[in-house]
Amino acid sequence: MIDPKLIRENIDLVKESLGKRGDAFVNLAKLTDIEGQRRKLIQESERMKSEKNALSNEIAKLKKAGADAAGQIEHLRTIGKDIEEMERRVKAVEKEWEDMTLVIPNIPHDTVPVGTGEEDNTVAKVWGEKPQFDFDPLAHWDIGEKLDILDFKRAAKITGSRFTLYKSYGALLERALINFMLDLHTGEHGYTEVLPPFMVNRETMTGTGQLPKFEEELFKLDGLDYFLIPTAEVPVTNIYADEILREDDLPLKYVAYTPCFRKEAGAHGKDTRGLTRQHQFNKVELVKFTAPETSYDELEGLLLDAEDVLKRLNIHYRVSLLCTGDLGFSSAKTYDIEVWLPGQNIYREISSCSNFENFQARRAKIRYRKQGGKTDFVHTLNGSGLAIGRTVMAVMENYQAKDGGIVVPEALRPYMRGITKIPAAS
RNA sequence: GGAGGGAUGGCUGAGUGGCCGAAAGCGGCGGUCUUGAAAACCGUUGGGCGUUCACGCGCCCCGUGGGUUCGAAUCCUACUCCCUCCGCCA
Repeated sequence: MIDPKLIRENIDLVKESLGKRGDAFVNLAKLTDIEGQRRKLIQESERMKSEKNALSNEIAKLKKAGADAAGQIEHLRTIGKDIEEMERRVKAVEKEWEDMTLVIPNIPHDTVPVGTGEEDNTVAKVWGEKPQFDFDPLAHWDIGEKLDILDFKRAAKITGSRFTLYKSYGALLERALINFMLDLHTGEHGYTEVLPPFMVNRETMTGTGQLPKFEEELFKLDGLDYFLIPTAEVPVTNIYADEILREDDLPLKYVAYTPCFRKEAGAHGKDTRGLTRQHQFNKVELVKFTAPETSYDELEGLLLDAEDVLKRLNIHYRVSLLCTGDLGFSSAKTYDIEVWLPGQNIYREISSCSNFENFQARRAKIRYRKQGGKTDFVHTLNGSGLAIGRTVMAVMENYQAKDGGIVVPEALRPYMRGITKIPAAS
């Protein structure tokens, strides 16, 4: 949620930022109007309550003194009725206000390039080089089926489209990457590992911004108001919902492995082959809670921590800075890490690292106590570190050998029983 | 699934209808003392919202939502969560 003060005091900034996102918010006038109404009604109702409290105290005193208070009691009775009516109006307006503010996206940071879509993103850095092959590199789905380590057909039989059955070295590679990343981030980057619930309630989903606007993207349990998480960001960021943290404890850094579940409702017919876009995929996620002053430095650090995974695997990638038009709903600034996939001849997003500033903290009520005792909202950040399925693709396509096998990146060997190569099909 | 008990401020824990936003202790912060620290003593110490240039003033919050009452942390009710015992179970 953006700061309500902005709506009141700087509606032009809100208008401008929404414009930059290409997300024209037609009813800003109405929102300003509701905000005015809301405050007017609150003031009026508080005035009435104040009167009620004074009268109530008076009655208490009279009663204590053994005096008669029938007149005051009668008066209070009528005030009470008026207050009830006023409360109804306050609640109605506050509901309306909340419904509107919860669907307003975050304000982009000043350093975010203005643009309308993917094509306006800028390349922030490039690491490594495209590998050269003396044969035509295959896409991972071909490699996977040839080696019988990825089985898309049977997964479709078991469940449906956009699921994968990993087999043998495929399953081992997936598991190795999870462990490799968790060990790297906990052991060398200072993150604390958590293993959160994979389904969460509606409030939690609202806290990080998935709800109320994106319910059609989520798998919901039948008969329960629980949802399967689309990313570990949701349960992990909400660890401190409704809490006040100590300034000395910041920044707090967590890493979590979870599966992620997404409907991919708007992606019919897109990326239908291979591991690219699945209803269920694994991810190791990094989450930080920071003081507002340091959050942009922490974003750069988070990005480096995520990049480090690919560096150690020695896989070429570039980092793009998303423009205003491509920025996610809750984010103020996002870097995407795009990994090189020689089998498909494309760069593909493998991590998304964002600073949400206090947008999520405000929704989830995550605060910290500053020097001097005042409380303020923390800044929340997160980034994939990395998406496992897409890393599997990257390893398979970048490390494929002429004979059809896959060389195991050195960093991964300790996690794969020491083997140096996934052997070619016999 | 059955039976019972509970939910109060950072923590422990009083409070069963009328200055209770809430005793007390611990913790935290400030001070006295001390070369410094500890101890002791004194003081201070919840959050949110509205209003105000500010001091301040007002409203709301005792798990959550309803209800009773002139008045609710206290009574009723539904829900949620936690604990104990029994059953079942990876």
